[in-house]
Amino acid sequence: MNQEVKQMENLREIFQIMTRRFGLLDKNCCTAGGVDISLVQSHIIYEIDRKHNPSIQQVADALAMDITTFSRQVQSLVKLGLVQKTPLPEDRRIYILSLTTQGKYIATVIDTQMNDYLKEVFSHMSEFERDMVVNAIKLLNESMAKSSVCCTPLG
Amino acid sequence: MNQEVKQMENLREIFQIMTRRFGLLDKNCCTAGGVDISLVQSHIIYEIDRKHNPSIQQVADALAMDITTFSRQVQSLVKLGLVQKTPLPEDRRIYILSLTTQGKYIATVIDTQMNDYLKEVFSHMSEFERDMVVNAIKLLNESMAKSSVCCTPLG
DNA sequence: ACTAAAAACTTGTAAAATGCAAATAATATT
DNA sequence: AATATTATTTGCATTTTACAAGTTTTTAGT
Repeated sequence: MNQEVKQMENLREIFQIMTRRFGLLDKNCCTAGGVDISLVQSHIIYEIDRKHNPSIQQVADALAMDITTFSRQVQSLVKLGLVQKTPLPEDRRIYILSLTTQGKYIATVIDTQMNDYLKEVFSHMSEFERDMVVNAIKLLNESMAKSSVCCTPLG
Repeated sequence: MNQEVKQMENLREIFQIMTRRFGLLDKNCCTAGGVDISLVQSHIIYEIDRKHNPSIQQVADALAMDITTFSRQVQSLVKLGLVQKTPLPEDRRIYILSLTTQGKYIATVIDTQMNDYLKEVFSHMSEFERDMVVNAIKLLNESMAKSSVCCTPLG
């Protein structure tokens, strides 16, 4: 049994451990500027920030969330003053989502914090290893984008 | 601005995309042998399978779940006939968790399915790239284990 | 133009998941 | 023997979730 086969056997294991650890990282992420939001809400804010004037439907698709659950989450974020809903003049069925000033602030704080966490994790590697890992993750993302079993909604 | 700096800026982005995509993969995972379990329950089963006679506390810690929530999830899995709780003779406060025959069967089915998904994702890469990605993930796991900001409970 | 179908979003409702506080039971410490 | 600690459970209130059914607006069919 060669090394490559051995690695393939453990595929799920290493990915399970990795994703769970990132889940833990993520959990720490969600108190910023006196506001306490949930993990899901932080993902929503991240996605609204990343996309250009997305509709409710578009963000729900990107996060693979049930549209009704998402609708209510957006309502909560609007109540918290972090997100705005603007009706689209050309098609009045559609609402465009955007971050308020406070929402942008929170997004920035969380983003900085997550990057700091990641930098700390990467600080245990050499320059060479760091580059390899970053390239590997990018490669993985590209492969998942090509994959039929998952992930199509994400850009 | 050199390439390395540019990559560091996008650190959170590439990890966010990656973990979300694996989340999607994971979501597909949970119907096996006529039984329908939740994502959380599949993680619990995975962890019980992986550890050697773990206690309730140990698995809850490994998954970073609230112990009371976990206690109830275990009760559900026992009711579903997938998990067994055995009192430990040496210390009768402690219950040891194990999978029933059906639980093991489900664990195997999900494991196979996840590995198939992963193989499909990896099929879009060259042999060389595959090895690089696997090594990178292993490296990342080691770095996260060393990190102070997350992940300590996991082996 | 008129009607039917579809698309985007919301609300009703019921079930499941969550987590804090408090309880129970067993073991460890003093 | 009394007290503290550990492992687990239960009470309870809140949050999250998702199916079904609703409203409103746009698109398609004839």
